[in-house]
Amino acid sequence: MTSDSRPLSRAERKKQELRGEIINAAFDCFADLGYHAAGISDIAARLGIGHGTFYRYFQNKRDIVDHVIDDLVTRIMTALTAENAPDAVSTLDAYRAQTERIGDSLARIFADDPRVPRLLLLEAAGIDKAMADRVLEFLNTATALTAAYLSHGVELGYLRPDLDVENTARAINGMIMAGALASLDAPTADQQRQFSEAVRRLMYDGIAAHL
Amino acid sequence: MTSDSRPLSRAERKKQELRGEIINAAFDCFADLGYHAAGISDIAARLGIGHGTFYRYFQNKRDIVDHVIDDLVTRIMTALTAENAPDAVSTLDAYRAQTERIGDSLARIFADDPRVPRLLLLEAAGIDKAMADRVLEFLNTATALTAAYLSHGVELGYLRPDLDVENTARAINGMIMAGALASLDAPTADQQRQFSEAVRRLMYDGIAAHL
Amino acid sequence: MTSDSRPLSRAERKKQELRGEIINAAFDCFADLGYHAAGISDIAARLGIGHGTFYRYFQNKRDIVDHVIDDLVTRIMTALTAENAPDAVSTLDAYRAQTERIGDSLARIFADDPRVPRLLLLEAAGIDKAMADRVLEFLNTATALTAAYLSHGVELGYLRPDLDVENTARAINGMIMAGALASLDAPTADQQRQFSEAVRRLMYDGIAAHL
Amino acid sequence: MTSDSRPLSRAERKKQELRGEIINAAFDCFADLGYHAAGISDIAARLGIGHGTFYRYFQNKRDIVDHVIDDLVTRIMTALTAENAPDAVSTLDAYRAQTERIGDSLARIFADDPRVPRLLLLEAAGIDKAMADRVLEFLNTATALTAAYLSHGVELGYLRPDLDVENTARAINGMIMAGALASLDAPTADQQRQFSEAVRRLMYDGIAAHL
DNA sequence: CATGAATGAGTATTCATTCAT
DNA sequence: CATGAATGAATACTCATTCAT
Repeated sequence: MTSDSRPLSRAERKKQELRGEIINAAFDCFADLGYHAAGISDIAARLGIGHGTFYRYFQNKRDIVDHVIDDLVTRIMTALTAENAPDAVSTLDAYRAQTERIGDSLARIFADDPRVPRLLLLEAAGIDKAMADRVLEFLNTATALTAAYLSHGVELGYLRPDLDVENTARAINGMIMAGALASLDAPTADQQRQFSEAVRRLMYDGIAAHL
Repeated sequence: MTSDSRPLSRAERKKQELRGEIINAAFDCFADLGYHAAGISDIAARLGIGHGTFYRYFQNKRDIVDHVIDDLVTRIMTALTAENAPDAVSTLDAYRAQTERIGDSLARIFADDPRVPRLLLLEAAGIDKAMADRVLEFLNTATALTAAYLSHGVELGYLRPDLDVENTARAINGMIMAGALASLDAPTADQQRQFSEAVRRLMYDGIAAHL
Repeated sequence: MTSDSRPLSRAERKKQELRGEIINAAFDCFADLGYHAAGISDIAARLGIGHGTFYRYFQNKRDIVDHVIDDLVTRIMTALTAENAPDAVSTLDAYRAQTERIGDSLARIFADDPRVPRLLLLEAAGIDKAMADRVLEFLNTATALTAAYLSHGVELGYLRPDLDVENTARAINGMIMAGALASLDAPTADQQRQFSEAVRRLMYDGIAAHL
Repeated sequence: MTSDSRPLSRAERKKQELRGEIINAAFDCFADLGYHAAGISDIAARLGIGHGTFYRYFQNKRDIVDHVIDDLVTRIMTALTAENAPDAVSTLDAYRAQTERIGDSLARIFADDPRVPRLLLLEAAGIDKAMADRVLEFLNTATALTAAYLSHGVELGYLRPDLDVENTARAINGMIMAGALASLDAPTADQQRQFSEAVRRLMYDGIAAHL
């Protein structure tokens, strides 16, 4: 099975490796300088390769930023879904624990490298109409995922039966975005956790007093 | 009364008028084409003026986008504060009504011209490091404002005494952002209202079932 | 006689006055900033007039610089000729005294306002092919004048009969130029006089020892 | 020996070659059109290269003119010093012969390519304050060199002991400048030689009659 | 396959000049 | 007649992309 992909070994592996390194270098450059200010030569220089080489791995500047964003989106979507399928829980407490795990997971990503939210939420949309659409689409996808969690909860009865699933999901995602943006100024894991907790309190207890 | 400001009349008034028109045209261009894709000539062409004229009113391309953003920020901050001072209410119901008014106000702005949230939330941050900072700063200011509302509520006892005011404010603003972004895809006033309602339900009732 | 030029009086006099002031202001600007760096608005601003007014007095930027240079050339040619006609002297001593007077006269001009030699010798030729020609023409005129002095001396026998009048005149003018340029670095009247003296010693005694 | 500098060979040599050609083309353009009238595209067009290529070799327009002037200055200073060290002679006759050689050398440069003195003496100073300073500095350097020759002569006793070395050197250089400028109108080698001779007669015999 | 020299499309900006007020 | 708002020609410079070596 895997044997027929082996012949590419030596060379092909090197190639894939460099390709990955270019994506990482591009990520660094775009995050540090901004997409428009970063040049192909900056990316190449960071790797010590000729900038002509870049074009052996990617069509053009616009091409690579797509791959960079792909990377980020994948990283985040993985955190959101990994071992936390929407239908994995069946009680409110379990759900709350699940959301906490997801929150922590995201917090770790954002705190680990604030350039991730910076690129995704600040830089990306300014690149292009197309990229702005991609960002919105990503948010919609994330919303759909959140909505799936909520739907499951409504179906199983541990969430309000009259919950406006779609809009609530959107609102929850907005809070996550706010957390991500907050991590740009104060990327403390602690601060992240507190924000996460505040969101959960909001979701489960509301803001009103006695009730 | 107004007579002493009249001397500037004729010419000066025309000048201010054109200045405003340039800001509007620039807003249109940046929203339609994106900051980087929009040229000074696009702005000038839209007004039927020579592009040299532009430079009589603004230092350079970077200069005007600041004014455009100023406009948007002012428009939004006005909506957030006008006749809705943080200390204007003293009961939960009144507060809820107040948040509803504010939400409607924002919804109107976003629905009226979806280019406002598009430029502010998608385009602006990608222009520049400096502009990205301005956007974050704007969000922080908005958060501080929301926090003031919440603080007032905690002090008067109609909001949870253990409310994490700062982070909750941030979370609420995140939801507003999500609403603004949603208005890009579906700028229906109706949809806005529903989202707004979902947020309020979330804030006051939480998402859990029985409770 | 003069009565028929009077009607223009009031207005016309004012006009000529302003015209002169514009020339002076232009001289200042061109000397301070250089012809290319100086703008019409700089000239107008220096006089506190609108820059549109400039065009009521001069065709264009190129036009006025001609007038400015005219001024300088006239000032210098006047010094070179005033009460010092080529045929005014008839002995070597008298000639030497004459050259000394002329030298002093020039030294005074250059020391008074180093911007005169700067504009004429450094700035002017770089403006234009046409202006470069004018500068060369001016030098040629000055050379012709000097040659006239020398011719007179040869004819009257107090200068070498085999003097290469033309080339010697050119050489002498070169020394004057050198003096003018030197005045840019050290515009001391004293230094000017010493240079002047060195030139005269060279002209009359040569540089060799015994002789 | 030269083998270890060879590695740069192929490509590097081509590069240096093109660099030199650009300098020459720039020299042509600046001399023909004047610095301000000449565009980068003129330089590139003259070589049949893309104007972007220019910027691979020089920072900007101002950068290259410095190199062009460097070239000229070097060419002239070389002629002034090559095999003609100030202390190479010890008698008046030998000195006179030396000055003749130097004069011839310069005459050849100026007659060969009148664009050299044109650019250096007419065009350059009008470019910039900085370039005007460079020109003056160049003249000062040349003066210092001439002064060294004269000092040597005074010390060895074949030049007047009371010679004002500094100012005489300046005066002599002024005559050279005049010769250079004269070559613009009549770049005949013959005319140059005559001028040169007139200067030497002036320096050694003065202008006065019998004496 | 890596390289980097060559390229030129694209654009912000300046400033002399005009002309309506 | 003075003014300065409007104008647009003119140009230096950048950088993504190509392709010969």
